[in-house]
Amino acid sequence: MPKLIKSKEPQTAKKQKKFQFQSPKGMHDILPADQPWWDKIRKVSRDTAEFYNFLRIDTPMMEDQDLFTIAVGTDTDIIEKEMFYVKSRGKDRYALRPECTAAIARSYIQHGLSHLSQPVKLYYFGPMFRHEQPQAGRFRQFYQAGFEILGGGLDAIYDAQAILASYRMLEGLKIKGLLMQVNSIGCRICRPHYKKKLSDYYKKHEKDVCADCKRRLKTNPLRMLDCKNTACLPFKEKSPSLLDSICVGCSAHLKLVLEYLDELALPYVLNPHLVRGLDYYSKTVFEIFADGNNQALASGGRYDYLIEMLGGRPTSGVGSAIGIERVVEAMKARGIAAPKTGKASVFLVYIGDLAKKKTLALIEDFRKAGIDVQESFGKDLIKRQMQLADKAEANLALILGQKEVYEESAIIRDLKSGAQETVPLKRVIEEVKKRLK
RNA sequence: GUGCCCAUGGUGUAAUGGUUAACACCGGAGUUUGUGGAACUCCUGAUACGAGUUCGAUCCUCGUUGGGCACCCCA
Repeated sequence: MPKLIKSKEPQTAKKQKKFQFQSPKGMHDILPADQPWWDKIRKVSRDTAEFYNFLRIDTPMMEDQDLFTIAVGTDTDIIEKEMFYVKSRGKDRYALRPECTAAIARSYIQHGLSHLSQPVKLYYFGPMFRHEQPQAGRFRQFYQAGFEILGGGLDAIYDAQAILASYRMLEGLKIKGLLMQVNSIGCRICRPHYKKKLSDYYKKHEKDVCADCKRRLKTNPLRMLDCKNTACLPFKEKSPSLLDSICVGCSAHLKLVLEYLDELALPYVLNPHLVRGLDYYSKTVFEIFADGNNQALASGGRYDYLIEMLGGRPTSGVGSAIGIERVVEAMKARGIAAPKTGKASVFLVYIGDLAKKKTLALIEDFRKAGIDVQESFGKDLIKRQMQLADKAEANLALILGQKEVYEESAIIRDLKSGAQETVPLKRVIEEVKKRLK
């Protein structure tokens, strides 16, 4: 009767198939094994921010969806196909943040940060969400660190500082071979002129360019500059140059940014084909790559119209964002080991219930003394405890047995040398401290 | 959104249209209950989910979910 065996009723608890939850597509757990890298990155980003006087800001994971639509632009991929809209009770129209600059601009307006001394320099570190097809270096939930400089007028030195902060952060993570590309995409006066010039030029060659570029010609002509299709290359090369087409103001600004970068000795290449996908950018845009990676580890640019677009007074701003997962990948690919905690510690070993009880309390004494301790309650065998002490790479084992409890003493064993000594319990803290030195 | 590849214990790999799905690492227990690193013994634990074809599916087909890569685009 094989058919009966296949019935839905569970034969035994063991045979019953169970539904398994999986993390959402493109969203990953950061497991303990990976945390050292993340800790390192968080630390370096915080140190960099503090040194350059960026103040920490955290904004909500979600915002009014219109905030992003207005800031990022309705015709961008991010808005057209990558936003996570949040379904909730009531009439809220929230979206998970696909990037953080818009939220920071919102916060700047909402909290009147323009009343602080300008410019306001802010940094953030947190998850962003985009509904994309996951692939190398791209996820649906991904972390960004960012440095933003708002207010203080249109000064090219802020462009340089925003770039500097990301660059130094990546350097601080020991990622060698950083390559920076810089460009200017003009302002709202000169960019439309250039766009028109570019479209007019490409319209003449519309039949010869690739299918993507045919589409781009209508939706986003600037992107054609970034096309990698070989069929388009000849046209790309002869296309009107963006740098020749921007106005004197933008051109002077770019020149100044480059001068500051030279002064800082930051290596860069001018890439007249570099364009960005978000509507709010103007003038300076940049991307930082690591040797061998074809995806930007960091990128950003100036956004002089963003705050105005969101209903604030016209205020200039410039910022950069670093893709943390990509940085982790780059570090691993380069064999940059996450630092071991390497803290000297003592492993408490007990024998018998009385000693177990005593050990529990002893941990608190070590805590007060600021000494790291480890234990393995639940493994009563001394041998197992010693094995774990060894595996945990503890420096010392503190062994407490029935005999020691009665004598009010403890054995301190040096796990490297194997030497051990019995000391009075009331002096155990200082003895351990001495040996951990 | 499109295309290609993939899914076997926690991890990395085997195997098969037909009884108990194998190995290594990891994990757990232990080798005469007071001492770690080695060795040995034993143990837990898997065919992602759902449907179809079939006498019979982990294997073949389809769908779902997830993973990988590329395009689009982007950090």
